[in-house]
Amino acid sequence: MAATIKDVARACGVHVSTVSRTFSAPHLVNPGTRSKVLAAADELGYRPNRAARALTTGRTFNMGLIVADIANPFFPPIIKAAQAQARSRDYHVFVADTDEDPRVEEELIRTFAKQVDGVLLCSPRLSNRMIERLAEDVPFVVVNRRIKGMPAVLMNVAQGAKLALDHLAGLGHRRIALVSGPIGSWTSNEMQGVAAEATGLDLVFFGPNQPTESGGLAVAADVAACGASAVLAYNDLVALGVIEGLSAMEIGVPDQVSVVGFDDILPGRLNRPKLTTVAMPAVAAGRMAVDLLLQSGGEGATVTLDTALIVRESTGRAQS
Amino acid sequence: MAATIKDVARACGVHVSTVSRTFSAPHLVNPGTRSKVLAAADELGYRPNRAARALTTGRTFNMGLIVADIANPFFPPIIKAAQAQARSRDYHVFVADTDEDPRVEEELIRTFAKQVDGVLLCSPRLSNRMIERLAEDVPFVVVNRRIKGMPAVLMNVAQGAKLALDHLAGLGHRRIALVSGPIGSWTSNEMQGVAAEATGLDLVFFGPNQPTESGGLAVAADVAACGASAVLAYNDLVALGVIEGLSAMEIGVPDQVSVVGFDDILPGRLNRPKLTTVAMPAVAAGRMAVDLLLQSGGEGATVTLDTALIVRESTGRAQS
DNA sequence: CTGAAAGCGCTAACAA
DNA sequence: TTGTTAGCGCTTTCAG
Repeated sequence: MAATIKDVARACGVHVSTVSRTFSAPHLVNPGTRSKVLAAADELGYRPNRAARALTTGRTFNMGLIVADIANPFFPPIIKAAQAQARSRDYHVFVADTDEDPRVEEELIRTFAKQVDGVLLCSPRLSNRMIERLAEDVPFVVVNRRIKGMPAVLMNVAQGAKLALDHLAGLGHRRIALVSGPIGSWTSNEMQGVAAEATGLDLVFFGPNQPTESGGLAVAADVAACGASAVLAYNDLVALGVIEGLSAMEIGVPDQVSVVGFDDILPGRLNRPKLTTVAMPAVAAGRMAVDLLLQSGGEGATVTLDTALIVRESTGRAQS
Repeated sequence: MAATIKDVARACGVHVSTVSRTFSAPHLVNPGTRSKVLAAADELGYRPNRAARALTTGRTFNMGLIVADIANPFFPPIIKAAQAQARSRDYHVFVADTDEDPRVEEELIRTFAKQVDGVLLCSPRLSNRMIERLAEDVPFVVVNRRIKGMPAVLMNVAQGAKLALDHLAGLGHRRIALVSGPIGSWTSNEMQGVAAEATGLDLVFFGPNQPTESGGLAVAADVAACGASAVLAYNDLVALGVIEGLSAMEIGVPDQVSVVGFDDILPGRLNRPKLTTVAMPAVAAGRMAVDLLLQSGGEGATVTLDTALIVRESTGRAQS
């Protein structure tokens, strides 16, 4: 059905190795033969079979990208950026979704192992130990997790949290609710670290929570009860949930309570009031992860990307 | 580095073909040897190299899934459903994003061609003719497009539009604005077909529009001016844009104007008022596409899936 | 510059 | 039930 290297060789009366060279080391073949081969290849619609090639070269020119949940709006921008960057390097990226299931994640990594040159692990759910073990089979770059000796791209959540807190403080807020995410989440930990160092502010913690709208909805009452005039949420979905809960109680945002999210996902931009949030450097992260994978001789280079505060409509001056 | 079939064979003193059989046709090998082989394989962390296997069998147990834009919330549910269904059939799905670029789409298909057993094409941007040509290299199932002789899963947009129109009519609306999408879009055409047949309603068309929030925002003024008491939008994003534009003009939804979207994406569910919308059978579509690909002897079975109206808060009785 | 031969990891007849 | 042999599509020495 599809033309192979043999067909091309036969079609223009040369040996297969000449055809092979025409594609993998063109400078080693006579310009005349080269164009003859190219013509025949074009005619037959021949394209080298990358998988077969990989069998001998060991390089597939593919990379895998594994995310916990494609439906989470946080990931697509990372994926797109990674794909674009990979494409510019003549690589392709295959994306797979683990459905938040560590076992699926492991299975997927093992499947990828032989068909890609490396995999980008975004916010993995597997244990560090497991990841280290699997790293023997295929090179990794981890996004949003720090694993000793493994290349990683991190987003500077701590700095973002600080930005948000400063913004709120500048608006006159003193008592601020910190609505965290799932237990053990790296992002949550980072946020709490910053909070611990915040001085002059009266921080009250709520968590762990589901990292979803319902998670936010569920704590809204407690948040309101604690008397905070502002809340910093684990992510935009949670922030949106909090806002929804608050307005169900007739508490206006930002008039009575200010809310800041994290991530800068689409629903936050469409919400009314438009969500003030800490934007994650998703595009840079995707791009960086690809670069790291491609350049890494396996060293554990760690890149930390800064975040940015986007002030929209969900924050305002504290009532005096 | 990674163990091969040879290593396993050597480790337990059998021939490679015995190891091979242990994995691809276990019933053909003596239970004793089998467990010996399995033990050795486990010990060495051996896993068959699917790519190499494919070279001889012609089956990769992988399938490709190509979408125009992963960041469009419409696609992720389809992707997830396809992945889940594929997994249950011992298949893996590799997703790729074309960035709405037909050339990238073609490139991706060609890359996939040799490494997968088939590809799921979701809302392709390539011409029918091109798709037919590429179909010689790899089996396709097309989602949301009808191409003669090619297996397809279609969503019954016409029926959904009818549901929406009936709902609106039942609420007493007579003059309804139809805000369509991009020119030449299959969905838009379907909607217009239904509209043409609607009797007793006064339909006024607006389009073409960008299938985004800003597209909706841009027509909101015209919609308001035409005096319609309800609008049926191309998709949820457009509907959200219309709502935003309307409220900027102090026109309340649903008090003064009712709005219905299409797709049932997350931002619509989070919006206030929560969007009434026609839900697309995304999960069923993803599942179906996989089934079609796996069972198709290449016949052009076409499956049409029904849509469902989800009434939420953006529609209400017409003012009398 | 080009051909011949070996081999990547695996499976598939065919014998034994 | 197991080993032998050949070969999938391609690259890579090594000669010529």
